[in-house]
Amino acid sequence: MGTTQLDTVPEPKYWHLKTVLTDALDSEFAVGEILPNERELAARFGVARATLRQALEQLELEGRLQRRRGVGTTVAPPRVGVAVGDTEHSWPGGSGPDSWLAVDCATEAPPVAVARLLDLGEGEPVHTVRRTRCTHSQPVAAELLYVPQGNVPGLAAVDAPTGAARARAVLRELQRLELDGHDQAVELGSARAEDAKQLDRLPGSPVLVVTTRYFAEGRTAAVSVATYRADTCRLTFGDPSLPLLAS
Amino acid sequence: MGTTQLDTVPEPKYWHLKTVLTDALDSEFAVGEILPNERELAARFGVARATLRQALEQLELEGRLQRRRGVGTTVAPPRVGVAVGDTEHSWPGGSGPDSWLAVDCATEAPPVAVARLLDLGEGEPVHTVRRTRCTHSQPVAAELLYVPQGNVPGLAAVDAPTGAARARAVLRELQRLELDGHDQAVELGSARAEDAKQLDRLPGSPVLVVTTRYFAEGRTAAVSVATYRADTCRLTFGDPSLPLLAS
DNA sequence: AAGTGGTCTAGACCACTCA
DNA sequence: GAGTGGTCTAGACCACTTA
Repeated sequence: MGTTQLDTVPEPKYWHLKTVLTDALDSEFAVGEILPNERELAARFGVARATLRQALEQLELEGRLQRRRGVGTTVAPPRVGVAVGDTEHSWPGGSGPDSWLAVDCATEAPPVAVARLLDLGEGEPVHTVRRTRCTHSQPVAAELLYVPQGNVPGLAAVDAPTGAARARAVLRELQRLELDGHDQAVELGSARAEDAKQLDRLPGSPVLVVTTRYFAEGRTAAVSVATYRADTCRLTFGDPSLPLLAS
Repeated sequence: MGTTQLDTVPEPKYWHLKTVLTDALDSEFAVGEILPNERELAARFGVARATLRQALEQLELEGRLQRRRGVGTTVAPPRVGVAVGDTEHSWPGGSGPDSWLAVDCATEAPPVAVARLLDLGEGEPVHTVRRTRCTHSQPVAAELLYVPQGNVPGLAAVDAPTGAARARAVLRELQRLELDGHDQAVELGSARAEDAKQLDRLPGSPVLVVTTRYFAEGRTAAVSVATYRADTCRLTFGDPSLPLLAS
């Protein structure tokens, strides 16, 4: 009798479930379709709801599913490609089919990690501009842009001390600088409360954190910390001269 | 009486736990130190073990903790910066303090997504080279490099049909091509079984998937799909001419 | 008000590491 | 073999959306 490798490697149930569901999504479901609810699915597969949820969580992490409390679980569309490597997509002023929307502005001390990148002493206040990025009219990123006060001197005349008007004023001043180049890093994080609200997600949901340093006039002109929805986004970097990675 | 916003927003327990633990990690623990075990921690905070684990999972996702079955939970070192944007760090031949190690080579049909990027018909076999990337003698990435057979013609003479020798032969042939440029995308994924083993992680653990297209002689010369450990890595992209984002 | 996903509990057993 | 984290169960209640 051919030993058909039965239980040599006892695969976890949720892992096997994930495989089964992935295949089902590929073959039997259309984008946007609603899946049966969790209690029903768990019963159908003969597992506890917590186990089923473990499989669903992974599928959501991989961008295959979208779950919304009070609504249900739907099949997610393919991830959208979001360009982050090109200057024109982040340096203020770039405006295309998808672009940034200034939300607010404050003047306060940045996190120590940001202060270090800006070569500033801890506790020194900077202009902190909050922006939202939308693609296909869906919010994909929440950003905090930190600008040392010395880099935008012409700002005293602006009457609004905070708010979107102030944010736009800071961005306008920034554009007067000639950009030398930039630096980026991507890492995994979890959404803080404010970012989560902006992204229409629950706090703690996985995000891709893109930290960008902008250089101008021989120093670091600004630092941006942008959090992208990890479930819906694929970040693209590329030679703009070359054919685009399919989005 | 000042309404001190008591329970207007009933924060989930695991979320609050995460905050408390984060502060404790910052102030009371050193890198590498072992935390009390999960049952003990849960008892100490007066929550069920599952709830505690939800907090620990998020902290591990954020790279603050490292958990190993049979061993315990330790405080993780800061993430290492791994350069992925520069050609010399991925195009075969680049060798520095951290570099790639050829593991194996097969000739088989790639996933359909890769076939599409290579402009190949579905089912057409390509050279599939598996490599591992190490930094500070720790595995950080597992890569599959797909090379259409037509792009490395001088390969018939190699005796080894598979294995590391064959992999090195393919890479050597690739180096003869002059690279025009490349294209990259980063997204969140979960480690498949083989990658997980290579990265010394459990299957399903979160990874950053970097897809790179290499262009040479007017066409796509190769496609690389590299999965980086999301818990330990920060991927860096940058103008090589500029000061480095602290690693 | 009904139905959904999100949180939480108090247990149990398993796979793994290491002395 | 003792101790760790990983998996799994069968419940309960809550927050949210929609009708």
